[in-house]
Amino acid sequence: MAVRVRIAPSPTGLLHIGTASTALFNWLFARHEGGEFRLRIENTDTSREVAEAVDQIQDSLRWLGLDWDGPVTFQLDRMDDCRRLAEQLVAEGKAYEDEGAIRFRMPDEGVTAWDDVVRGRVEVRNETIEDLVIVRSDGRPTYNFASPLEDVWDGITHVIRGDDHISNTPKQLNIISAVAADVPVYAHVPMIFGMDGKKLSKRHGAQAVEDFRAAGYLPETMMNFLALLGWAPDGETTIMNREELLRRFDLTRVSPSPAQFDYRKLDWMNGVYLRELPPEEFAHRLLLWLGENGYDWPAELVTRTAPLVQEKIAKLSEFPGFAGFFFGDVEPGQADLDGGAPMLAAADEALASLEPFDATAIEAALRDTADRLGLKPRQAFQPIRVAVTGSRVSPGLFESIELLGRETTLSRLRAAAGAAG
RNA sequence: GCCCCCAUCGACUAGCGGUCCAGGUCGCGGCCCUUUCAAGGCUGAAGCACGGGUUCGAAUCCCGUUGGGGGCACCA
Repeated sequence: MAVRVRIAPSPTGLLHIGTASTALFNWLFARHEGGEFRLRIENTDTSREVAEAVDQIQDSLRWLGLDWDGPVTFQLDRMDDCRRLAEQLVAEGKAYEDEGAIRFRMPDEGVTAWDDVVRGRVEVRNETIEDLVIVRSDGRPTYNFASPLEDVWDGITHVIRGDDHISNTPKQLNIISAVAADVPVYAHVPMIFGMDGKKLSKRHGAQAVEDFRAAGYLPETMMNFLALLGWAPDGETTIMNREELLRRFDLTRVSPSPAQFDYRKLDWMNGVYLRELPPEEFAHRLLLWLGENGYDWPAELVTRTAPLVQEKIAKLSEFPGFAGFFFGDVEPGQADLDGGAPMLAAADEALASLEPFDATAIEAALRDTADRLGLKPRQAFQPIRVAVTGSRVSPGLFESIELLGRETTLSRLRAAAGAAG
């Protein structure tokens, strides 16, 4: 039988990174096995539904590169089918009415067990499982009733979900056997915690996929990083692109223990992917990010400055802070200019009629100037950097000056020389 | 309280009875390179939670303890 899996987020907000993680495992498994990956929206709780959520969830999934098969389905559309089945269960004595609601009769003896792909055999004594409301008094089916039924109706072969669903599993297993259907294989993948070992929440900063996108992480970084949270192909490999991930993914190697989300390692990995990009592609991603985040900077200039920062930033969001001086005026800090007046004046003179005005010539001229003033490169270039870029940290000085052009450079040099006194 | 899950360096993990005085990656320390910041090179510190078993032999298997997490809704 062909593999068919699904993720079933509820439309209560943006796609959470934990949901993205289980979506990834589902997707990797499905694609690796040549099966189907489906998207189902569990919207039976209309009171908590957020209107834009359904679109946002799909946007995030697409951004991550997780494509799904078939149309998006909605749990609410199957309410009637659920209700009919519930009534049938009542007629068969497997469920009963209770204050207007319908409750499922769980077995009182024995155990309910399954062989979990990542955890092995899990057994729960039936006496510890309470009779479950399957249809509310207002007629809407509950999650623990609708979800397993939909898995059956959709022909889901493997239910891959977060381990917070482990305690739901015996309930759902009993419901499935009550309707005499085959049970799918279950795989409960580990949850993701914040760096303090607690469930990932607002307190930890970014938690929705969109947050990471806005923070300037690449989708390929997110995919690689998330895949490694709870799974590893071996003990050596860290950087794996989409194709390699797909080729090597193995559900049975997913770890049962929860993983902490380490933002520092994420930053490192994003830097790796950023540096790996061909220069034109890097510039393209930069432009996309700038556009999505309200920057209206000239594409041509962005493209020309991009190579100067590609090796220096870990997130696209660092670009404005790092290369902003190419796009607007600077305000050098007085203290950072202190004592730099002689070099500033000498640089002004050296660059005023320099030809050609390119990085190589600029470097030669400035080094020569520094020599004549008896300054070490470090002492000589820092005031110039501050004057020209407005910051003590910048892309390569000489390349920056070339791109900035003679006119802007000289005027910034002069303004700073005046300020330095 | 009851039920369930988890347990290797600070973090992510490799390890599935001997090849491990435990390997890789991030982070951290040191050195080198260097116009700043990065990047890069070399290098160092750092771990099998504890206690019992089983076995000739245990990080690996079993039991218990401790610690962490999740669930116990007419939420999903």
